[in-house]
Amino acid sequence: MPKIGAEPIRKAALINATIFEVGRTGSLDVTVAQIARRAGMSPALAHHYFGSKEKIFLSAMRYILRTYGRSVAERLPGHGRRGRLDAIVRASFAPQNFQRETVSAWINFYALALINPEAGRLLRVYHRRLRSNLVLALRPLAADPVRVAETVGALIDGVYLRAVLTPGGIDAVTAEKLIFDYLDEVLQ
Amino acid sequence: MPKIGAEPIRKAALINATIFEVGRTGSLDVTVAQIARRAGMSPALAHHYFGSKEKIFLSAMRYILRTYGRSVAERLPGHGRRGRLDAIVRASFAPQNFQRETVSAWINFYALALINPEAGRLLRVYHRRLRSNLVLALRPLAADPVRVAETVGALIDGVYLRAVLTPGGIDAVTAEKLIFDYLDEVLQ
DNA sequence: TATCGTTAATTGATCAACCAATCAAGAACA
DNA sequence: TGTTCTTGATTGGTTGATCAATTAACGATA
Repeated sequence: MPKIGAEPIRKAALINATIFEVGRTGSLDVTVAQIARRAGMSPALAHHYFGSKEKIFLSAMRYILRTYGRSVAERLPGHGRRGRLDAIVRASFAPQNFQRETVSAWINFYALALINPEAGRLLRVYHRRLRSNLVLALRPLAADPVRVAETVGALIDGVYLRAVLTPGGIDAVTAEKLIFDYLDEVLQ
Repeated sequence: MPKIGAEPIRKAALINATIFEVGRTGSLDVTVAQIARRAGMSPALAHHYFGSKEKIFLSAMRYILRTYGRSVAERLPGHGRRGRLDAIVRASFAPQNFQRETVSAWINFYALALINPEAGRLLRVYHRRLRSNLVLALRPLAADPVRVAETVGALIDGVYLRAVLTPGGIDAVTAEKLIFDYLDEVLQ
C-alpha cells in the first residue's frame, strides 16, 4: 500500500512507538527493530525516514516537550488570581503527560540529556520556558516569585521521578495535591 | 602479583570504577571492559568476582545508597530543635554525595530501577528510610510531618535532577538553600 | 629447610548474540 | 517514465560471558 504522503504518518507512528517502547521497557536500550515493529514497518524504513536512531530519540523527546508545552498553553488564560499557576501545575499532571509510559520515557530522556548535547539543549529550553511561565504567574502572588518558581519546578520533577517507582501505578491526584499544598502554604 | 586476599580490594575497585564510569559517561551503557580497565584489571576478572554486569551495577548502587545512609547517620544526633532535619538535608548535599559523577550515576540508577526489580527494591528501601528519618525529625516541628517529609524528599530528588543538567557544574550551596528556604517557610 | 600439592588470582583468546546502518531492488502510484 | 515507498539481505562492529592455561602465594610434610 505505498501511497504518496506516507512520510508524516510514518514519522508520527515511529515517534509514538518510540515513546511507548522506551516507556514500556523503561530503558533507552530499545532497538530500532523493536520500535519499527511496534510502528508496523521494517527497521530499514525507520532509518530511511529518520537517518539514525539518535534522531528518532530526539524527535520523540521534542514531541513530548511540545505536547507538554501545548497542554500548558491551552490551559493558560486561566481565570482568577491563581488561574495561570493552576493551569501550569494541572497540565503537568494531565493524563497525556502523566501516563506511566510517558513519565518513564521522560526519565530516560533526562538521562539522555546527560550525554547528548542536543537532548540537553532541549531539556534546558523546557526548563527555561517552565520557569518563565511560573515566574509570570507567581509575580502577583509571591514575594519572591523566582525562588518559588525554582522550587515548584524541582518539585514537579521530583514527584515525576517518584511516581514511576511506585509499583501500583501512578496517582495523578495525590501528585498534584502535593504541589498545590506547597503553593497554598507558601502563598500566605 | 597474585597475592591472597585480593577479592575485597578488587571488588571495591570495580565498584568505584563503575560509579566513576557511569557518572563520567552519564549512561549505563558502559562496557565491562571499560569498568575493568578503569579498575586496572581484565574484563575476565570482573566477571570472575561479580558473575555478571548486572551484579556489578547492583553492587555499585548498594554502595551509593549505603554511603548516603551512613553520611546521614553520622550527622544524625544533631543539636537544637532542627538538628536532625538539618543533618539529613546537609548529608544530601555533602561533597561525597553531591559530586557530579555520583549524581549522574544516581540518575542512571534511577532509570535502572525502572527495569530491574532488585534495583527498584533498593531504591524503595532508600525512600522509606529517608521518609521515616524525615518524619521523625519533623514531628516536633510541623503540623503534618508526613506531608512535609514527602515534599522534602521529592524536592531533594528534583534538585538533584536539575543539578546535573546545569552546564557549569553543580552548586551545592544553592541547592541546599532551596530546601532550607522551603523548610523555613513551611515551619512557621 | 627444601619440596610439592593445593588454592587463589589473573588473563588472552574466543564465542555466540545482537544491533545500527546500508544497499540494491521490488512495488505502487503520478 | 520517474518518484515515492518499502523491505530482505547483509555487513561491520560491539559486547557479555566463558574457558583453558598460567602465575604466584600458602601450608603441610619429610
